[in-house]
Amino acid sequence: MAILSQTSEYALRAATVLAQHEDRGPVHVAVLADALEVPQNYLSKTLSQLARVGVLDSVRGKHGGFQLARPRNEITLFQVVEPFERFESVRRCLLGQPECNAKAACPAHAAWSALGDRVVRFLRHTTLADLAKGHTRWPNRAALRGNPG
Amino acid sequence: MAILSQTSEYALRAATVLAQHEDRGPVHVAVLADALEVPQNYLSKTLSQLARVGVLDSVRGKHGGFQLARPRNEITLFQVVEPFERFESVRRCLLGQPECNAKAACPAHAAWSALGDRVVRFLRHTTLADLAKGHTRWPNRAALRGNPG
DNA sequence: TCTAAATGTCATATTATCATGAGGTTATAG
DNA sequence: CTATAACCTCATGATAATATGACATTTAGA
Repeated sequence: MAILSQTSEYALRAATVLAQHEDRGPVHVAVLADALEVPQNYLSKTLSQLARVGVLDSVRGKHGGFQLARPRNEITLFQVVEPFERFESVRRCLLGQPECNAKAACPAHAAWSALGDRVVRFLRHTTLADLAKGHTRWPNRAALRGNPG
Repeated sequence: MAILSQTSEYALRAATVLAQHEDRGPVHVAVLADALEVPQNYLSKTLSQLARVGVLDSVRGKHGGFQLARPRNEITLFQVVEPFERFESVRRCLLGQPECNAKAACPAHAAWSALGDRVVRFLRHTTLADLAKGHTRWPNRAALRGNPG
């Protein structure tokens, strides 16, 4: 019961770091992967997908990397996570009833769909700015600064 | 983003039907699988697991099947779903922070852990009786009655 | 006791997710 | 122009969830 996939969490972590580096130029995938302790090639593929949908900019060549494509207060967690999740399935009836809505509700409908809605609403209403402003004890900041090792 | 696994949903659907048949003897897996439109062999394995942990009784031989091991108002959804979920991971930090709790919280901690708690609380506080009492349009009741075809 | 009907168990197939590795493509720096 | 450092793409492997099929085991009833 993880709610979000591993890949989505990687994307969120990376996006949070990029939000903290806003307007300071692109950050190398290698640095991000090291700081977040995430496999580099996998993160590369993940962030490329986010670039393709317009959440990130990718800069190729020397001094390249990834950066936010828009101001951090205009990027919601939902947008970061959307390419890696199938949000239709959150609306699936808990009891598998083919049609389950306010009119033809299974006994769990009201409670269960409220839970799904809460999750989606959180993701839609929270921006990277909200996450970046807080002070995390994570990621590994030494790695971000280019610590040897 | 499915919150619960497919297997858990099968278990919940089957348990709900058994709760509606409380004290009317065991129900064949074949009948359940037909009524719920779930693969029979897979459901068989799933229900056997629930029997092993004491949620269901399995009755072998002719006129066998599965039935609730306890009154339906004493079986929570959590108990039905627990064997198929890893509830530890619901407590995982959204941003992957190794330690994330009230003392050392990531910026998403309060909101995210509240969402996980709500899901768990719903599963712990809702019993099969709650689901059985409501009137679902599901499962296929013709199949439950032994309809030909 | 024999047979049929049911669960129990095991092996295997399928699919999606997660991850790794090699080599191609692009762009900067000198 | 060349070399280097970065992202990009593709191929492949590992793992877990989902699903199927064959056969063994158990039991009721004739």
